[in-house]
Amino acid sequence: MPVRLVDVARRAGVSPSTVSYVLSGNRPISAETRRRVEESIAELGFRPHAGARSIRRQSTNVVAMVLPMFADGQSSVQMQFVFAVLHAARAQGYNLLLLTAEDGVAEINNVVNSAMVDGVIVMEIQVNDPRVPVLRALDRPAVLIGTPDDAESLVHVDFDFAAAGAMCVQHLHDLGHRHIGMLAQPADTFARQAGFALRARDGVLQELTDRGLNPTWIPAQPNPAGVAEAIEELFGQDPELSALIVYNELALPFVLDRLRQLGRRVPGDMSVVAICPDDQAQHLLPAVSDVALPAAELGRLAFERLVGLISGTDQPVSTLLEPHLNRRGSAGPPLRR
Amino acid sequence: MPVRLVDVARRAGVSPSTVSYVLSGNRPISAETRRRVEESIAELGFRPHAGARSIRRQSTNVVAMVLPMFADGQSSVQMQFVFAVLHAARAQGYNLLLLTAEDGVAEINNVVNSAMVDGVIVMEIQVNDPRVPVLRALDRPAVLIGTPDDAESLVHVDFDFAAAGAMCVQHLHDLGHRHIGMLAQPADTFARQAGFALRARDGVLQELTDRGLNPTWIPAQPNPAGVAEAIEELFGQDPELSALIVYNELALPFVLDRLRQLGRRVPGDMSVVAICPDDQAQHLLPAVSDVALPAAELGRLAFERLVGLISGTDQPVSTLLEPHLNRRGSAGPPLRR
DNA sequence: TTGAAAGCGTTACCAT
DNA sequence: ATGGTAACGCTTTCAA
Repeated sequence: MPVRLVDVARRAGVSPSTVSYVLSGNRPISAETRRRVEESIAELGFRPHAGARSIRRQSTNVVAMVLPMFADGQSSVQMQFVFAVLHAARAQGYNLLLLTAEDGVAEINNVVNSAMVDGVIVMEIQVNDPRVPVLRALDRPAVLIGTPDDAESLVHVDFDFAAAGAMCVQHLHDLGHRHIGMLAQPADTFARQAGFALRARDGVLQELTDRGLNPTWIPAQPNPAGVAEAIEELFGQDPELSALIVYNELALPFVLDRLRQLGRRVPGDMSVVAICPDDQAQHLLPAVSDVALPAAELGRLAFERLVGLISGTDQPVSTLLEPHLNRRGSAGPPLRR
Repeated sequence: MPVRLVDVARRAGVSPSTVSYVLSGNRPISAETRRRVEESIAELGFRPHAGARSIRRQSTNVVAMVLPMFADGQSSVQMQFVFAVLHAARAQGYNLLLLTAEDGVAEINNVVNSAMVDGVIVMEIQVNDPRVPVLRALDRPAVLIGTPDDAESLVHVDFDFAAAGAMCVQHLHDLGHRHIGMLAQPADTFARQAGFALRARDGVLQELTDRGLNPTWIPAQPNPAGVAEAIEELFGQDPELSALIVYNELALPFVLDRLRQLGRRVPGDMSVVAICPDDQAQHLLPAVSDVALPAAELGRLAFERLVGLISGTDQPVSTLLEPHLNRRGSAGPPLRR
């Protein structure tokens, strides 16, 4: 019932190999023969059997992407990675297979060793990530979104979260703020040692310290209660707080909301700078100054690197996207007292 | 370099077919032989070549899921469908291939006809969805999350959005509200005729009309400005508005925020009932009464149906999950004036 | 209980 | 410029 290559060949009055060569373009074909074959393909609705093909070529045109451990669709940053990779893949004729991190290391080995995929992209790399040695031992290329401990061991792309954090501090300090706090990722993100959370926080704290300011920070659950609690805690740490760095995109709207409830005007009483995808900062009221997190760009880049590796061309081991500040209305000089 | 079945056979001192039968369990094998083969498999780290396997079996243990047209990771409901299907699939040893709706109908045909997948799940079904006839013509099973025009033509699972809308109206009306408005999905969701958006709205409006109330509604962009505008418009339509039905999970936090800005207390001055995933309503302040949208359950169910079809067992054509009301603090009787 | 061998659909080498 | 055919790695019939 399914149409095979020989059916196409028979109908076009040519040999199977000719059809194959028309398909692959690996051999010159006369215009007339090509026409007949293509017509035959179209009329029969022939699609080459992917499995049969993969057994001869050494590839499948499928790549796997490993989702974060606690992916639940809430974190839009995670999803932007997935969509960016997905679109890049589709644009190049690749298909994307989704794996969950809960399956652990075994499933990565599985899809690779069973020749289901040509390569793997892994995101949300943790400090001392157990997947890294596995990926290194794979006989297929892998690309990380995030930075592994041994930064030379695997091709990876990342955003310079430390520099982003430092840039937020610098911006607020330059505006005149001397009491700056950071509202960071949820505690469980730190608990699982997610690189981005640690690096952003450390970037902020280091820069605060370097500038002789108090390293004030707190993790926050992205809901109104969690944010209210975190803000209260920050004020407890530093009652003179006049500026907030928020690296917690889901919490950001609740932060603005809470500040309003507390009667603190933004930016008059409290300046706010976020590290988050730009579209999530710019539509808030007030529009929030941010160091844009280039999630889509990172995803696209990761796929590009992976395809490069698959095609056998060397790739830069490390690519670190530089932060960029978008000035909006949420940060200004502190009020004189 | 890659380990093949013959390598396993050779090492175990048996024939290739014996190894195959150990793997498939399709033939009785002596305990001793089985032990040797399994040991050999483990030591060599053998994984059957998925492509070679798929060419003999008629299946791949991979299913495709088609993402919505404008999936950008913002809509957590969409993502919950994907994760629910993904987890259900992984739990049953299936892999999930992601397709984007932008690829259109051609790519569905492609993955199916090239025998890459055993079946397809499609979500966000539109009125007169062009994919429906294509899916029907496929020689592999398909399951829809959402209801097609011709409800008998394809196996589908859905939430009863009309009943959910009606239930919201009923709840608020029972509390004594006579001026009820609906803040609905964004305009572009209506523009692309998404079934869920239309059915929920029509369910609300029909029930309002049946109860002799004004059918007041408005679509809303899920950001502060869009929500502010929508709420203003609703008050324009009905200045006595005392209750709001929100079916727009991304806008919901902004609705509460805006009402607070306007000095309207919830539920004192304004009752709010949402149609949304339960976890997105319960952590807000105040916790929002909702008709829970069982996204995870629908995704799980869709996969279950698909696997049923793949294994050749008949499945119910239509499954409509009934709405259920969670009473929380956001809805109460209207204030006497 | 096990083995030999014929396929599955495509590709690519070797011919012509 | 085209055709014949042996692989690719696995499954399954047929035989023993």
